Amino acid sequence: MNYSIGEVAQRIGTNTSTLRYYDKKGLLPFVERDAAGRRKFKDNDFNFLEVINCLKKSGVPIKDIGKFINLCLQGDETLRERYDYLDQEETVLEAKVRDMQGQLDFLRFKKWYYKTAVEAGTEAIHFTPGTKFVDPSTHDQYRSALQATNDRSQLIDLQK
Amino acid sequence: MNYSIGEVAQRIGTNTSTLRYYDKKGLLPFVERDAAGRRKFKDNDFNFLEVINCLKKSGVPIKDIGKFINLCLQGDETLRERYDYLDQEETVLEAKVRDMQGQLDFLRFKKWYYKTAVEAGTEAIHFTPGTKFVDPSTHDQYRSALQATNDRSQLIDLQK
DNA sequence: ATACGACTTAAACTAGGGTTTAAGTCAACC
DNA sequence: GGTTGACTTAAACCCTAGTTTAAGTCGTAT
Repeated sequence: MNYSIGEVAQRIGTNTSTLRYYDKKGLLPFVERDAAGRRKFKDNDFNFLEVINCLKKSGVPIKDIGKFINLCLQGDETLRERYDYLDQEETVLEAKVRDMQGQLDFLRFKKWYYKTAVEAGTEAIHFTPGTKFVDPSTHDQYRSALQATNDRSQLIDLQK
Repeated sequence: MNYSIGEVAQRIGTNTSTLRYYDKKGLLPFVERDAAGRRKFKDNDFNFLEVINCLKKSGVPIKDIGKFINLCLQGDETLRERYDYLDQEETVLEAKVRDMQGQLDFLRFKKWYYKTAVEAGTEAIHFTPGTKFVDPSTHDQYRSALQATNDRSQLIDLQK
């Protein structure tokens, strides 16, 4: 039913300093205290901790997480506001995921670049003849090769 | 053929301070200088800048990006090492994308939670009767509802 | 030849997100 | 009744990734 800061820290995979820091920053206004002033977490508090964890991992600054948590404690008046905030945050996160996917695509192009170079024994296969500069058509060559196969791994993975 | 630091900054969507900072941190050892000591970027340098941008967006610390760039300048000896680095970085990024997807899933559960609460006019519909605490079965209710539909939007999006 | 904008440097400053430290309280065990 | 271990606080510290500032140089247009 009740949990000490140490138990909570262990359960959510963090440490007591971090939880106290969050509390100081206004992220844990829902946590009660015992007679000696120690934090006393309830089962329901883990719902808040889950939200904090999610927003944190989504890149929301501590300050903004605090604002959301405080909306939660203000009752049904703020339900719509909380929904709208999460809706907006969903859009932001979706954009981040798309961006990461884009970086992943680029990384895979570079893996292809180095796989083929390793196989050839030299990076020169990608240079404009007579120079030591990468040929501008290199990326397009990769795109074509990618179109032509249904097995990306074969294109970019080097055997160990 | 040659570009000033200002032109490069504009083209890649950053500013001169940041580029000088990168140079100071060893990310731009390939950039040449004119007689007056000004940075003189070549077309080929944009390939490096693309890699820097990708690794930066992937969360690689500046220091490690510098190490990779310096491998690039050491010639064909380091081809395999560069491949292996990117391969490892691909794994890391894939994990990050999966994690972000997980946060997105959670965010959508919370959107459902608030959509239904807004529609009911009160968050109490999610509480264990007689308490002001969220019922532990709430998340499972969402999962069931999600299984039962092929239109997530209908479940989590509130009309404006 | 002088004014102007774009460039140079080193160093200080900022913000975010904690971590560590110092000093102290409390309750339980031996 | 003294040691131990878990807890408390405020404040100092650390790292990353820049941004800003101050002081100065260069080259071209007027």
